[in-house]
Amino acid sequence: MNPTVNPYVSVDCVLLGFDGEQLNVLIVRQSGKGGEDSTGNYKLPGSLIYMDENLDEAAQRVLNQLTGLVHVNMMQFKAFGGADRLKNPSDSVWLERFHHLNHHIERIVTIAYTSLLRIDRRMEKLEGGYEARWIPIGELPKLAFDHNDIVLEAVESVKQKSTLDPTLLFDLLPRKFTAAQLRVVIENVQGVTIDVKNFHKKLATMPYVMPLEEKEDGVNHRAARYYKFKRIRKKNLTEGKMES
Amino acid sequence: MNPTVNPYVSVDCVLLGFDGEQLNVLIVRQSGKGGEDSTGNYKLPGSLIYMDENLDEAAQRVLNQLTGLVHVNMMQFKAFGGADRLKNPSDSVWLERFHHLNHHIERIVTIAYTSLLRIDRRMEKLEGGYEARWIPIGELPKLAFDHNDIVLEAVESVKQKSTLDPTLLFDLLPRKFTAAQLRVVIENVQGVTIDVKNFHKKLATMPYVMPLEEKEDGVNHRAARYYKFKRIRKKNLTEGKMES
DNA sequence: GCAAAAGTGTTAGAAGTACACCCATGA
DNA sequence: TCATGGGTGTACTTCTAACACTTTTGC
Repeated sequence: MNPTVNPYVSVDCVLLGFDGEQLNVLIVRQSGKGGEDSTGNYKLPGSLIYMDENLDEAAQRVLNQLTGLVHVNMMQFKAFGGADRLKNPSDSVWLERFHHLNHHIERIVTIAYTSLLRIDRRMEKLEGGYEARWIPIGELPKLAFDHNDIVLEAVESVKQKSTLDPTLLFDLLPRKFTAAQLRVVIENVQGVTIDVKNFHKKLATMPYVMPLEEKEDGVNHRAARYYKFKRIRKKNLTEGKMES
Repeated sequence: MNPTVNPYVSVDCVLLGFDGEQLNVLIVRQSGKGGEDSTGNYKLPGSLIYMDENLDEAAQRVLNQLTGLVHVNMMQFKAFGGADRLKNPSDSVWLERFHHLNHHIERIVTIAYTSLLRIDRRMEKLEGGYEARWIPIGELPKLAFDHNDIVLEAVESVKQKSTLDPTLLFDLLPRKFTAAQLRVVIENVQGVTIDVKNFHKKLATMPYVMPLEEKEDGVNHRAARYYKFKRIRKKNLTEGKMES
């Protein structure tokens, strides 16, 4: 048994990625789980925390081991602590084996994080050992533990956070992006449809978006202008006018 | 030692109450802590969780033991899991004694909840054993653990949640309230000032606020009309119009 | 009558909504 | 030249902000 593991608390990460069309979630295989078939036994990336490790550090560690990324904005959004989270016995057996624990795990409280990423070449060559896959949020299989619930709440949380601070969504896009890409991201996350003309007007008033001279290349229609995100101080991003 | 206690995970409750002027927090004495003086040794109400208890249940239990209230809207807002949360040795010693644990506690992850209450007669006769007090958020003493941080984040969380769903704030008010009371609550929580006339206009458009015929009584100025909150389905409360 | 808080009208500007049409590009 | 998506103009409605004066009540 790893002496530094805290066997009561874990972190789980809901990595949400945008592929140009829809939101995807990164899931990993429960490696070495018995009775596996080709579609089953997936879970969210996560880990028990170490005894001397902050929660945020543990989440960064999980993400880094999986993707190699560092300094990603991981947002804690909820703790899941139902007493019956491990009600499926194969889940607790798997945990005990995976972490080389020599006592029975009755219960784990997990702290769930979410992070927004763009799915690009780097994301494709994920650390091999984890059998990680991006899956559209609408097509998730049954995951281990209560991980399906966790994904649903993560998406809801991102939806809410991004209405308060729309700049969060820029993490889902490449450094240069078109107006249409940004619009589709917002439509997806917020679950709305947006008038194209009005969106361009709005774009022009966003202080944190800068138009570039550069345009798309090699498309068989009129080339779209690129924009870039300009990070500004955290004040007044929400444009949270009050009821008056 | 109580065999049902989980010695790694706790819940802490930030009970926010409105007294007509400002937001107050409920804090309790760390009973039996050595070296106490009359101003010190306060903390947030909280408890280690029981092994077979959901997090939400634990939070309700803490609130119920303290105030006698049931069915209160407790909102989980963040887990605090810094590895050094118990860096003050007297805090961990107190915990071990209070819970009659016979081993050393190195570290606890706490799940923090917040709840909005009105401060009325029932609140005044709190369960005596806890030495509980309401303190204006601006005048909090140094609390045990990282509880001062937790209070700050609770207030911020309520501020954000209430911009998305203003109906949360009605828990801070009596069943019948005046326009001025509601306005002051919003001004306090959101940290804004609101034009009185414009507020009345807005009030008239809120589908979840109903004017009553009843008016204040026995005040030495013009009597204010009472309003009541009308709970409606959860859809569209935020009036979350999208960027268009 | 006077102190103290409640309540009301109007206007100008900004922001959001709803439409239908023209533009640039590669095939 | 045509199919494909990119980009625009204009009128209308709604929301927001900024103002100062009148009303009711107990003392």
